[in-house]
Amino acid sequence: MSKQELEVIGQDTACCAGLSAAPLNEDQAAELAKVFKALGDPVRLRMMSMIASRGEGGEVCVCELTPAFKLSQPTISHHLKLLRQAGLIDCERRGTWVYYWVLPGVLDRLAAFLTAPQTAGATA
Amino acid sequence: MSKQELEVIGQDTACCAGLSAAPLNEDQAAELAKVFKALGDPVRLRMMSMIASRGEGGEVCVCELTPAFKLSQPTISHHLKLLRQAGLIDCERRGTWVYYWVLPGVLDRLAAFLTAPQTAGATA
DNA sequence: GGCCTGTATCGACGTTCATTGATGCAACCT
DNA sequence: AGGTTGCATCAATGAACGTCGATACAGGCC
Repeated sequence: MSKQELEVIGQDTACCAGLSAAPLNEDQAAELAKVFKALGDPVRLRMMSMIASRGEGGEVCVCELTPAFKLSQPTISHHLKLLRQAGLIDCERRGTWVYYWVLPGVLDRLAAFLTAPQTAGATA
Repeated sequence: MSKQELEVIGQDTACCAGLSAAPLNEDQAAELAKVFKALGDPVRLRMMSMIASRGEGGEVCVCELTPAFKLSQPTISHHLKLLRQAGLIDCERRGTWVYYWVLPGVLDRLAAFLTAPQTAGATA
């Protein structure tokens, strides 16, 4: 229940220097675009927000997410799957319920990617 | 040639506290999602990268952008329009050529939105 | 076992999006 | 003025996406 995620906003090997550091090549752009595309939907953005506002280590049960939207349960499940495939969240089933959380550091790395003109520095 | 942009990642009134601060409401999510959706395409992401890597105040001529992609000229123009409508870039015609640049601060505000659990602070 | 609840997957449908060729408009050149 | 180049807009087409009902799967409970 938690494979097939991207490793774009990669832990250490942070994919690339940053949006403003140097022009992205096609592969980098394609991988990164998947992440932004996942965030490019109002429903998914609210989901992320609901999950992320639980803080580090925080979780949200699907049963809390579902009633927050005027959408069918399969649609909710679909959006959660996309966020997971984008490498933004992960989940675990515990008994009857499934809990989702934000993968640690992802948002910070994404933010760093957007900011980062810190090209000059300890690269050596 | 430079109206109809969003004001989502708004200058001062920064739209909202941040993704992780509190769950977004529908309107906030809808506005923000447009920005992420604009970045959610490999072509547009590379465009942004090419423009942003020119640095603050830097510009890129469309005539430089176009040959960098294996796409028709109308398609390039279309993507640039979307980025502009998302409030990420702006442009100006100077003589024969049109130059695009990243709107100052947008990327930083977007990054801050993604990071920001710094809810407490000088809001007054 | 059988039933009920919570969640994921499947298939279908309508809408949105990326892409293109054709065309229009603006600025330069002679 | 007429021709040429750079870029935007338009209209059409095929692919991708969001949504749903139906269904399948997993776990708890009786």
